[in-house]
Amino acid sequence: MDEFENEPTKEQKIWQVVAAIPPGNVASYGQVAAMAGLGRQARFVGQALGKLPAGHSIPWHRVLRSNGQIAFPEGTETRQLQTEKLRLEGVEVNKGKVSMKRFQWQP
DNA sequence: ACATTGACATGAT
DNA sequence: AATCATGCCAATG
Repeated sequence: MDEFENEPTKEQKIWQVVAAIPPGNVASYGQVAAMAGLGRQARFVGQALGKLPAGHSIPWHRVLRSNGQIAFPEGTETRQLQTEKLRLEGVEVNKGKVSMKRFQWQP
């Protein structure tokens, strides 16, 4: 019954937070986790983003590691795609790394 | 119910 | 700067 009352699941919260990151800015997994009220579940953030359905409008590419590095290994298309998207938004990416000092999102 | 995995973080070496 | 080890917590097998 009330199963249809979708309470905001953790994933939904994560998506919400990620969606709130303005273009040209980035956030770390840990930051997103903390903002979604998940505490230190930085890892779960990645998992949640991995479960994103097709056709989502979530700017997952704005989420990086705490050190500004992209979470994917080199040679993967996902990483390349993320890099490109970030550059298109004006974020400088060098060797899969972003200058956090400049682009980290501060609410 | 237990073991393993994971788009991480942080501190030590 | 790079690598290793430990912590975290949920999902999955």
